[in-house]
Amino acid sequence: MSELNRVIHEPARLTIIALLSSVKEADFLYLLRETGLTKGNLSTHLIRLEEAGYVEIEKTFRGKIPLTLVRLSPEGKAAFQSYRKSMKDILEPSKMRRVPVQLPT
Amino acid sequence: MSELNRVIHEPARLTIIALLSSVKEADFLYLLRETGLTKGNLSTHLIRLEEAGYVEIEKTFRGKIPLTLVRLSPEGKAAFQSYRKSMKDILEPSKMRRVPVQLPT
DNA sequence: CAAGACTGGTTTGTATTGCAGACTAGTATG
DNA sequence: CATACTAGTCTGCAATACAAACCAGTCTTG
Repeated sequence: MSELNRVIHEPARLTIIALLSSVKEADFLYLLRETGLTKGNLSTHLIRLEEAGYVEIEKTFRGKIPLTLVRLSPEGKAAFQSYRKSMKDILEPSKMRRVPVQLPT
Repeated sequence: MSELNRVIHEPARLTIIALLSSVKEADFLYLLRETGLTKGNLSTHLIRLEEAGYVEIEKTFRGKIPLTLVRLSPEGKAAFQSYRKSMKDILEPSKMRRVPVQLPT
């Protein structure tokens, strides 16, 4: 029925993607604080997004401490744009379409 | 974290509510065809929406055949407005907020 | 009048998944 | 040495969504 991308639609991931879309890249802790998710959850959602090809995850080090960087991939950007369009279409107060009820004959 | 109303956020129900918001009332079969849901599913979602106080369900008869009419309640309209606002805020391409990464000292 | 289709459901069973919290592991700090 | 931080993985629970089966009454038609 609706063409809403479920991977993106989930509020946690939607929040992550929206955050990433406004920033070149973000680290794990930044996302953790901004989203309010638990670590486990954030980690899982990032993996789902990575599996979907929507984010790129780069595991680096700050000195010897791990630093995980996340950024939206081109596909992720495209999917987000597409999602936004679908959502806009749905939320758009559409003009009275037609009369839904067939009254008794 | 996100203030998205889960009752409304679910795509099936979002579709139903969006349909209802553009029409004074709709019957069961109209919603069935427009949403593409199965009967059981539509029925269940309508019950959830009714329990949430977002729709009013009126069971009448067309002659001797049952006719179920559904319309958005005032609370439903308000909740939908509020949902739309939240969603707009999230989808709004926000300006570069801040630099998320703290670089090594 | 019997068979099938239509209206409008309810019930059941399955499969997914979101989520919190526990646990891991290496590094750093007091 | 004990604690805390980064970044996870794993486990287990609870909530859904969904399809499909079933139900009950009505109407249609051969």
